[in-house]
Amino acid sequence: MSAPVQPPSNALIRKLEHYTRLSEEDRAAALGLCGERVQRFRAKDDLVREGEAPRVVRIVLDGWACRYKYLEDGRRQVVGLFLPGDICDLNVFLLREMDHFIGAVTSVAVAQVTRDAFEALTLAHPRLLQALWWETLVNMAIQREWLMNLGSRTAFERIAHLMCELYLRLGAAGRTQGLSCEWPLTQAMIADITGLSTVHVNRTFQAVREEGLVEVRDRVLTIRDLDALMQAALFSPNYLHLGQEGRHLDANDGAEAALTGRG
Amino acid sequence: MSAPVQPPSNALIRKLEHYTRLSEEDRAAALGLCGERVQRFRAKDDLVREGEAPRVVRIVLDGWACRYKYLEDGRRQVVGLFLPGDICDLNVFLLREMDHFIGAVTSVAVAQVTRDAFEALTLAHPRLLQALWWETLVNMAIQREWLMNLGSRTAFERIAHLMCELYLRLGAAGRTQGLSCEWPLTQAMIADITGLSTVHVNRTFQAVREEGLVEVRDRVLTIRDLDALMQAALFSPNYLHLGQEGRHLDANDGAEAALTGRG
DNA sequence: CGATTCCTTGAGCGCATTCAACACGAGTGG
DNA sequence: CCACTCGTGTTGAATGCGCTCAAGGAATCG
Repeated sequence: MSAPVQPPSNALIRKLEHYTRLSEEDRAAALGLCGERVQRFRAKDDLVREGEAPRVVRIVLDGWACRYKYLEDGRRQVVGLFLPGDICDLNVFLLREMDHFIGAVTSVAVAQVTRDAFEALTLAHPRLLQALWWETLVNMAIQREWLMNLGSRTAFERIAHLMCELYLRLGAAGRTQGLSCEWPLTQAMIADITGLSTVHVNRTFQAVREEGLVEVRDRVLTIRDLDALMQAALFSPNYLHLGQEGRHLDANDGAEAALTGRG
Repeated sequence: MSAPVQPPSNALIRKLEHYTRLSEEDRAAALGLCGERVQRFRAKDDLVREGEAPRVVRIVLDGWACRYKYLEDGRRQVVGLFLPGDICDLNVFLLREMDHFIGAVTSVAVAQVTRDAFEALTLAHPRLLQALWWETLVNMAIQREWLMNLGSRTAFERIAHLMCELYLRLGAAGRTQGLSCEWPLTQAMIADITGLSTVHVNRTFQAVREEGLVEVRDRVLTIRDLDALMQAALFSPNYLHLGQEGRHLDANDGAEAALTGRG
């Protein structure tokens, strides 16, 4: 666990390659996007505030961020989580003002891509653009699954489901080790994500641990029994669409494309 | 209320023009999209089923549809509503299989646009494509607001909020009359949308009526006091982004573009 | 070492659920 | 025509999941 912080094998690219195999040029272009105006934020700082005019597309390079909103009377709800490799809204700049906040959960590094840079790069790399579209569709699917969580799952299931989802999403970005992943979420944060009170999150989280499904130590989550956890959460990974769904569009650096049988 | 079914002043175009003013050619292109392979479904039929391969982009021309999912044990959750003029996922065909159902709430007419037709038309009409992007971003914002609903609002607020949202969305599509709009949702449906039981929806719905906020007769909702309803719902319309946010990109058929003061 | 943040526990209450029954209208078939 | 079903809306009663309020403990940090 005390491994040096490796220059983190670009999370965006690792994730996009769960959709299709990118060519060298596509990878280079993606890396280019991730190199644009990199900025760091400390935990709890806001990257973007409600009412601001969106000017750039942001890509999370490292650390966790979240979308959140307030009700007038102060109730707070987290409506999305950004993990390394996640993109904060392709094309946001079409909107005049943000309707929510984006805040740093941990300390965070983000690339901020201007509209022009974004359009130039994607125009030159249609396959990359398509992979980014896929990312957007998956994000929408994740939002829908969160609606399932809040609307239909019990407290226990919600928390278990969140663990499954984040573990798999981090895995897709190359940020897991065996059955362990970072777990920087405070219980208050989990409460805002799951729509529960902190007290109830505390008790329910304990229940999940006492069922022997997971362990948490030093901000690291370790899943003891992934199948059991997924079952308890009524978790089905299909909505993450991680199965190389754009294989037939692979860059054919080699000759593999012809072998896929798709297309 | 027994007005003839007027050829319904294309809802998609009316809605998109809340983003930017389209040129005649853009409008023609949009109409072209809406004319592609029109198909009708009866209430409760599925347009798309989970597990299917998405092949076309669907545009709702008339009637209501919904996205929904099941949990393994049968709990059902509606995760989105499609009103006239709404688009069922730009670019879905990038995904290998659907992770949810799309069902007809009322009888519905949809245009089914193939990938090629879609790409050809938008390639030729970049401003239209941009408007469709805006539509997508607004849909994502609506999903987020639904998360607010389920996570943070009380039953009363959820139902009131749903009324506000649908009234304004229908208004943007040109489907309201004064403070009235169609209201085809059964209470069981509202339960699946709001994550409540049908029994509780019934009682809460009554409470909303008894507060004098709304009336429902013959599947028509009439809002008695919009301000009060919005206040009771903690409703803020900003997330619908209906304020001509792309004005500076208007088609300059005439000379208005120069007058907007934006850009 | 004090301050702050985070986690934990207890007790009581309440919003929403479940179960069960009934009313009503539309549609169907005998 | 009536009997029947089915979908929808309505109501009552009992239970419970999750909330609020309150306080104390543990960990982290300047």
